[in-house]
Amino acid sequence: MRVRLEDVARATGVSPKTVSRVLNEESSVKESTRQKVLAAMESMNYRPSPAARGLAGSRSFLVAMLYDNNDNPASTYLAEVQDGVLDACDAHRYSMMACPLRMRGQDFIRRVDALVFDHHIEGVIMTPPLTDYAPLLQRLKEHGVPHSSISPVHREASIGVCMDEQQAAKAMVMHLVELGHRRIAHIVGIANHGASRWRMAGYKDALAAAGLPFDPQYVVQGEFSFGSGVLAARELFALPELPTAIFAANDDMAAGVMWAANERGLKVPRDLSVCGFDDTPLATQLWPPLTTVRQPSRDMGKLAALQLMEVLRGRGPGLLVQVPYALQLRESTAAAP
Amino acid sequence: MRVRLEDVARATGVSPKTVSRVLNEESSVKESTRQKVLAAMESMNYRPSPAARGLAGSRSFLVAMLYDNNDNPASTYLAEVQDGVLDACDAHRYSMMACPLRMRGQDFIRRVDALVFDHHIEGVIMTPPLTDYAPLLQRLKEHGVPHSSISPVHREASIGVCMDEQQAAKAMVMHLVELGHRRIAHIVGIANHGASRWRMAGYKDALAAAGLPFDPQYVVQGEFSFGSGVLAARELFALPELPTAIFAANDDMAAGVMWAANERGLKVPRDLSVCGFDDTPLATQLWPPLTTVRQPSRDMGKLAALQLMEVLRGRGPGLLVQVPYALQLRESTAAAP
DNA sequence: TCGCGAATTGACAGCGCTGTCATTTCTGTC
DNA sequence: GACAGAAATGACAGCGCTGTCAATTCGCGA
Repeated sequence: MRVRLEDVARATGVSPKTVSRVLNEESSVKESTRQKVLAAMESMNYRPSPAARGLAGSRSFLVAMLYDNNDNPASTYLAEVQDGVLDACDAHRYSMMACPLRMRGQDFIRRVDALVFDHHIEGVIMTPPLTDYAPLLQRLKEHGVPHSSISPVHREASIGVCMDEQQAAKAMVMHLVELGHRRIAHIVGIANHGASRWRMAGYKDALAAAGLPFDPQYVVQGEFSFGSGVLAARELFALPELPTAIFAANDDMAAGVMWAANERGLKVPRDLSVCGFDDTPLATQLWPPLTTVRQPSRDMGKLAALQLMEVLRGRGPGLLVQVPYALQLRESTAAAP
Repeated sequence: MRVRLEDVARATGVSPKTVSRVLNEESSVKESTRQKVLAAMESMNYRPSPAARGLAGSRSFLVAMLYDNNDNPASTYLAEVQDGVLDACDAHRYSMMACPLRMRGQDFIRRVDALVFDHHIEGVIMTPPLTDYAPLLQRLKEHGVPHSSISPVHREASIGVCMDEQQAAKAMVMHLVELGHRRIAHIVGIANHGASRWRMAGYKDALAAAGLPFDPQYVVQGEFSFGSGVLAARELFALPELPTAIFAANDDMAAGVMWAANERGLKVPRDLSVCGFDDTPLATQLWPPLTTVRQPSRDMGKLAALQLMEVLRGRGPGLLVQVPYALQLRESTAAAP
């Protein structure tokens, strides 16, 4: 009923072990044999059983995507990353298990152990803030599970993918400077997220490059949510000298700023320029559409997964690859009033 | 190194087969034996190997979540559903594989076959519009794979979960009627989606219940996207008598309506009331926040998965359960001008 | 042509569990 | 107290593949 490795072996006239070798891309198979076996596999429509492979060998052809379920970045971000990861898996005949983790408590230990012991996960792909959650990294290390990170804070010795967020943030703010803005405010994201730090650093870089002073009262703490953007903006609007532009550390907060501006009777972009970061779908659903930085989440997911598989296939140590950013200039920014 | 079923058997003084029986909740085990075995499993921290179970028996403890990758409903919807599904899986020690499918072409056949043959998937959970994609259903049937649907169009003989969208839409429009609106327009979703039909039917029901005439010029075709909402609204605004309220079939289109209103100089809700459907995060990120119908996507995912597992565990035929809707009355609707 | 290390290939056991069917241990009955 | 039939349990093979290690074949210089 099912075509087994043994059937392919018989059809080709070689031993099962040799077919297994071809299947696993081992190098010690004569090219002519390899071709014969490959042809037979193809014509017989052979599909190896992951269960048997997992049981007999050590490989499971399973990777897990770990993400934080609790204090979630925008779910559309995760969805895009996941899509990219699945893409890469598909290309290398891996399967992916999605695994939301709650960072508080010991839950994540149980979950990770389950993945490792029960499913013999070969590697994991992580999104922030898990990428820098020490207890998790520790556990993965103990289990010897390779992992690939998306936008990790600690870049040395990580494999995965990142974007030069600092440079991107700088470019975004430089854009405001070029539009003639002098009083540029920044709304910071959740404190211990790498993204918050980089974007803030880029903001400072731009000010410095433009010869503008860094004024702490123009920097307000937010927490990546729409609501925190509203609050932060209100705070800025209470200053004696209002900023003419606000760079929010992500799109959700920028949307909050636009809300608050509306509430306050400020017209965007006439009275106030607003820009964000991430280019989520929200950015083009706002009125006016939001100037922001495009982050290619899907590609990042795919690349992170590909790097992981390079490691799993023993093709190298794995790299931390960098993807380019792109400014999306839309109608929420304009010349300073 | 690893605790095996055999180890538990030895520790308990029974045969491996008996431990296996306990593991699989078979009924023919004496209660006292069962307790002993269970205790040993617990204390030895035994974890069955899915690979071995899959290879030896027919079960894989794997379900797949199928969703349409091409003509995607809002990704946040999918993310919420997926979270709910994972919740349910966790509770029953199942694992879930996420599987985006492209409906056009034969790609989906290949993917489904891969799931069935390679991974011995036990069942699938589907989201619209896959729930009613005949070739897919056909294929699943051929393979004898049980499936659970979320908001399927054809409700007879389906198992899964649904919401009374027609009733919800009617309630939403009745709300507009109660606010004094007489010229109420509707923007329809993608033609062959069940959601579009139900919401349209509810709109008609409400008009009828309120004794208002059904005027085809107030019904415009959209396609669930922000952009189509903008276009549809512009069309409505070109009518000699403008509607005083617009009920869009989803939040994205409602956001588009609000954009178009802004563009046209109409103030929401003073000049125009707008409401949507779904209660996506976008709804509270708009200005003013959007009146809409809350659809408990996460719960729906969870319930659909639970129903599937009832079937897989042989505990019944599975039901199509109905979840309640809830109107979210926010500031985008107000008394008619 | 012979010999030898390298390149290929194969035999065989067993991964950890469950299906099948046989065996043992209980029930209750007369 | 013996016996039929039901309830529990066990023996054993094998799911489809890979690891280990042994056997074979090949290429090439002497």
